[in-house]
Parts: sequence; C-alpha cells; structure tokens
Amino acid sequence: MGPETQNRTTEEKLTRQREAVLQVIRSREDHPTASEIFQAARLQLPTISYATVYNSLRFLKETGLVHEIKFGDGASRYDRETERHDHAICNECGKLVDFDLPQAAELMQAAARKSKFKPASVHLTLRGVCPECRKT
Amino acid sequence: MGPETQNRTTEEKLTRQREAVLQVIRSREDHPTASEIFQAARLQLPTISYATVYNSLRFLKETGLVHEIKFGDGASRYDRETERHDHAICNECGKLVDFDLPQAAELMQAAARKSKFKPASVHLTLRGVCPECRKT
DNA sequence: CCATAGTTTAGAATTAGTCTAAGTTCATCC
DNA sequence: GGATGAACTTAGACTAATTCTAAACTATGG
Repeated sequence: MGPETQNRTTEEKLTRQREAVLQVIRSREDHPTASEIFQAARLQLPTISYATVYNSLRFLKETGLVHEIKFGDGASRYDRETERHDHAICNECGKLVDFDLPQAAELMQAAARKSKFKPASVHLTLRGVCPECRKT
Repeated sequence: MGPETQNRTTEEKLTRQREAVLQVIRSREDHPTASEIFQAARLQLPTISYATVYNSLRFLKETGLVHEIKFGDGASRYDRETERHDHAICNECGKLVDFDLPQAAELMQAAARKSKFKPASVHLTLRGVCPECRKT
C-alpha cells in the first residue's frame, strides 16, 4: 500500500510529475512559461525533464485543469484560470493580466455575423499601459 | 487613386528587396507567412535571402505598410490591411479571415475599465468554423 | 575617386517545442 | 508473488521560426 496519493475521481492519471506541474501553476499569481514551470518543478522533482513538463502541460490542458495563453511574443504561458476570459498586456513592462468582459457572448455573435463563421469562442486582447507603469 | 503610387515621402528607403516583399503581400488575398513570402519574392529576386525577407518585414511594419498577425500556432502572418481589425480563425482548416467590429472603441474602453490599463489598442479573435468547412 | 553609412547575403546560432527510443512504474491477472 | 503490458518519464536528438553575425555590396556626398 502506497503511503500517499489516492486519486480516483476525474484525475486518475495525475502522476507525481503532473501534479508538480499543476501545483507550480496554481501557486503563482502570474502566468509562467514552460521554462519557468520546468525550473520550479525541478525544485520538487529534481529529475523531471523538459519533455515531461510539456507532456504534463498537454495533459492538464486536455483535462481542463490549466489554460494555455499564446501570444506571438515568445513562449506560451500557462494560466490556472480555466474559465473564458480576456487579457491585457502592458506595452512597457510586458505584464499580462486576466479580466473578463461580460458582453463576450454578444461579441461572439457580432463577430460571427461579420465573419460568417460558426462561432466557438472569442478572445479579446487589450494592449496598453498597466497601472504601475502609468505612475512612473 | 491608382493601384499603387510611387510617392517618395515616407518610403525613402524602399529598396528593390523591400519593394518585392511589399508587392508579394499586397498581391495576395490571404495572409502569407515569412516562408511563403520568401518563396514568392525569390521568383522576382532569385538571390534574396531569408534574412532580408525578415529585415524587410520589420522595416515595412515599422513604416506601417504591412501588419503582422501573430497567433501562437506556427509562423507569423503578414497582412496588407493596416487599419485596425479583427480576425476569425477556422478550427478545421486554419483559414484566417479579417473583419472589423465597429464597436471596437467602446470595447476598448470597457476592457480598460476592467483591467485598469491605459488603453492603446484592442484586438478580438473569433475561433469557429468557416463557411466552407461548415458545408461539409 | 574614396569614405562611409546603410543594406544584403549566406550561414550559424538561438529558442520553443516535439519526437524518439529506451527505461520505469504500477495495477492486475494467474 | 512473479509475469505482463499499458501508460508514463527521461535524455537527447530533431524541427521550425526567427535572429544574429560578419563579410560583401551599393548608393551618396565630399
């Protein structure tokens, strides 16, 4: 009998490595990259490899436990917030902030009418200057 | 107004290579990648190099003659449309379509209020299924 | 002409992410 | 209580997109 780790609900295949990756993401306010997650996870599991971090991230995305954010700039970032939401990016310091626009459903309909697409999701990106950078 | 004008005011450094890259982008309905632009440009200028395509794209972006579209998936795409606009991406065939949402200005204000950012621009991405893929 | 600043070129380097093949884990069946 | 086999992990090779580097080229101005 194992001393710990008894998971049987939706998280049947939550291995030590996957759990470590999930904990890193859940423990952070910001939106770490795969590389940052790798470094943090290695503090708990020193032998974890880069490939496992990527494999775990794919698994966690598929099971809906984390959310991937891709902007063109550099690496994907990972978000513990899995509900639909939007992002603001600071043009000065690069900070990435989550927010939600309640009119998203209407927006999606409007965008679908314009583009003639059958809508699945919408995402809005605001670029500007964050409160901290504004002060200086 | 004609299809193109040879004004020299803002385009002082429009070399043969840069012009070829610009013409490729302007001649296409779709949104080519750097690699596609490189291949097309080489038909006009057989010795043009990949680095020059990237250098030219940077120059053309900076002078506002083309627009770069970055999604996480693969390479940047380049757009002859330089006015603010939004994008729809087909989840099945990957097609990328431009459209414009007239309520963008209000949206930007709403997003700015939510995020507390000083707004500079907004961009909306719709994901769904394009009209062609819907038919099948 | 000659200097020189800017541009182009080919290829090396970098970065993010995926693939592969071998090794590990672990539940379960007999 | 060991054999089996599927799923997972690992290290490192690999790929794709983009940037960097250093040499060669190309106007232009004096």
